[in-house]
Amino acid sequence: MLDLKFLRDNLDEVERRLATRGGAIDLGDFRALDDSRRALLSDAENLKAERNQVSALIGRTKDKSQVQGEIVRMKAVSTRIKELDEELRQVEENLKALLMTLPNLPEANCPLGQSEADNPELRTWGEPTQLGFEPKPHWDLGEDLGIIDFERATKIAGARFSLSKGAGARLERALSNFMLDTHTQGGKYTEVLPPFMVNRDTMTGTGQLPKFEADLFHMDDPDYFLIPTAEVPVTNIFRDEILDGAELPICYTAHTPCFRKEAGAHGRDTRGLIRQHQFNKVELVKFARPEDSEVELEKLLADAEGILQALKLPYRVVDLCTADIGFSAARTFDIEVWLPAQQTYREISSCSSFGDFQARRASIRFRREAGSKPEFVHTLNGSGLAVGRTVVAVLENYQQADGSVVIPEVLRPYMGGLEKIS
RNA sequence: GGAGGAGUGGCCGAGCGGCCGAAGGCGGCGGUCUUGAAAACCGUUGAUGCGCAAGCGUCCGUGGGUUCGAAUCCUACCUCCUCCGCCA
Repeated sequence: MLDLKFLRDNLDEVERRLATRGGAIDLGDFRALDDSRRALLSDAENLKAERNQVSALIGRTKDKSQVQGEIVRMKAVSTRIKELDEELRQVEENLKALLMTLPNLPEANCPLGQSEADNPELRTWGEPTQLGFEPKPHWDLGEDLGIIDFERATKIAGARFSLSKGAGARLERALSNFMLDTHTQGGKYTEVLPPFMVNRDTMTGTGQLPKFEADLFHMDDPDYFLIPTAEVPVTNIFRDEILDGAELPICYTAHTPCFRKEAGAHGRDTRGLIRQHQFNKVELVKFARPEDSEVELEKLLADAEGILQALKLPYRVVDLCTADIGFSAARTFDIEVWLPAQQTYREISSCSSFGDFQARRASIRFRREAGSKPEFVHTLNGSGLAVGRTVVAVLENYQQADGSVVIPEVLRPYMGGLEKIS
């Protein structure tokens, strides 16, 4: 959510900066709603002030017959207040609805662009893997090795689900544990295990609602949503709270399944593990002071990159342009891992800074010092990493000519010493 | 799922339909005293909206209602606690 006052005072600038995301955003309604809100508010408040005053007088008067006229008059005033409050409620509802559907302002140094084709590549790490033979895609590797069963997953649930077994299931678990252990080492991040189903307020706090309900799995018996990422429950840990500034930054990591409908992705990445309705992810979430968020984003990105480096998987870092960053994000860096079978880099992590956008929606604040005014924190998060896609990267990059897959060294302790899947 | 009880400021806790944004305590902050600290004492200490400001409004789990006036009365919902049942 954008700051109402900032929006009011900088309407043109906001419109211009939001336009860099692509797709016109019309703020024409805003001015009218905002004006009428303030007019109604002022009318209602004046009447309330009068009512408070006169009611106090009535209270002080022992002989009520002396103030009978005032009582009758206040009855009418109260009726009028009720009407104004109702009008105000509707205007505020509309205003809030508008506000809640406005995306975040891209940060000033977010590169301008029209589409993902305009995302600058910041750096690459490692050389694209040279195998010296025709690489198999991971779905063939997985099925040939008997560690991934797509057909039966489809029988059990449907398209875009997978079933891992044996060394495949263990590889997924090994990666998850390796990532969590790495991030929590030395107390860098605190591990949390949040609910995988959340309520509407929580989904609204991080920006999935009200605009993107179609992307979410929803149950209506209790009105719950399956989380599309751990960002949602973890960021909302401090919803409606005021934190002690001395505790910032607060850094959490969480390993959770993620559930996504992938609505609108028909026909894209239909084979393999790349795009699933359910996948595991280790997430990194930070709450930081505004002046620290830029540095914290760099550190978070480095932490995510560290996993790929330890696994010796080649990757590149891309700076998402204004047209490609998500609804709530102010700045995003994607990490893309090299996939030999596709001869391309594919997204494996997305690290974003949200400024105070989520903090304002979810009301997450902090006090610099005891007694000082509460300020909004900055929230950040990133994948560290998407576990399913990391399985894909390991299988494809570590495959051998004979169809076996070598286990990356750092994972072997997590695989019971196993060095190769064959 | 059934039966009872409870939700007040960072925490504990009082609160008669008007004098309550709310006693008191703890904690926090400032001060006095002290070489320093503790103790003691004094003072101070919620959030938010509109407004240049003075100021005014709103918030006692949430929504609705009664009333000139609601933390206080009525109502629905939510959450928590206790007991019973069921259960990994």
